[in-house]
Amino acid sequence: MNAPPRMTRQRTAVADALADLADFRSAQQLHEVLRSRGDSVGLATVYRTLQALAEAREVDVLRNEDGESLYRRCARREHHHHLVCRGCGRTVEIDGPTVESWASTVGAAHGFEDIDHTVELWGTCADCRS
Amino acid sequence: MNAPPRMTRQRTAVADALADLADFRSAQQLHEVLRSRGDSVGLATVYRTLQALAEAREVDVLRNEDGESLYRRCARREHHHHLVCRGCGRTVEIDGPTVESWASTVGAAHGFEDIDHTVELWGTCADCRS
DNA sequence: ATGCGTGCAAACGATTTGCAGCCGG
DNA sequence: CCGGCTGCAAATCGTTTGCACGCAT
Repeated sequence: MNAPPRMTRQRTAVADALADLADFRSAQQLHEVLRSRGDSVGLATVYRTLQALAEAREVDVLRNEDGESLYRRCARREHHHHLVCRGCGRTVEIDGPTVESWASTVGAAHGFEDIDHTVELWGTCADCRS
Repeated sequence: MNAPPRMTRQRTAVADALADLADFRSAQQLHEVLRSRGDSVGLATVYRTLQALAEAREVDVLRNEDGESLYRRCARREHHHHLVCRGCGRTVEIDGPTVESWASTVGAAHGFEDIDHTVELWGTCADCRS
C-alpha cells in the first residue's frame, strides 16, 4: 500500500493554486504563480508534486505543441478531452464522441493491444485573438 | 519564393532512410541508422533536415509519450491519423472518422478559432508483445 | 564565385536527481 | 524520533545554434 502523501505547506500551496486556476499551466508557470502569491515553493518540488498529483489522477496532464507538460485540475474525473487555447491555456472540457470505442476497435483490428489515445483540440480563444 | 533545397549527400541519405523505414523514428534513431549504413551524417544536420522535410510536409511528425519528436514518410499526403506501436514505432495510417468537422464545430461553439486537433492511437503491436 | 548546407561543440530549456537538512505524523 | 519532503545545485537529454569551412549550383 502506498502511504498517503504528507500534508506539507508546499503540497497545499500547489493544490490550492491548481484549484483556483481553471486553465492548463506549465510547472514553471505554476511556480511563478506560487512565488507571486507569496507561497514560494522550490521549482523541483513543484515538478515532484505535480507528478504525484498526476499519478494520483488528481490533475490532468497534456503536452502542448512545444512538448511542455501542462497541468490542470479538471472538474470531472472520468475520461474526457479538452479544447485548449494556445495562448492562455483556457480550457473547455469536451466529450470525445465515439472516440473511445473507435480507438480500441481500430487498434484490435491491427493486432495492437493496450490501446491508448490522444485526442485534444487546440485553438485561439476570443480574448487571445483581440 | 523559397529556393528549392540543395541536393546534398546528407539530405539524400536522410530521405532514403525515411523512404526505407516504414515506422516513426526519432532523429537520434535515424542518425544511428545512417551511421550503421555508412552514410554518416552529423546529428545536427539530421535534425535540420527532418525539420525542413516536416515543414515541406514531406514527412509527418508526432510526439511520443516522452515528448520526443518522431518522423515518418507517410504514404498519403492528405491529413490522416496514426496507430503507432509504443515499442517499435510500427505504424498504421488510419482515417479519423468525423473528427475533422467535429473538431472545428466544437471549437467554434466555444468561440475558438484556428482549431487544430491531435488524434493519435498508441498501442503495442503483436511483435513487441511476444 | 556565392552562399546555402554541414559538422562540431557549446548553448538551451524543460525536467530530473543527488544529497543534506527539515518537519509532519 | 524517522522517513518522507524540500531546496538547491548539478546532471540529463533532446534539440537548437554559432561559426568556420565545404560543396552544390
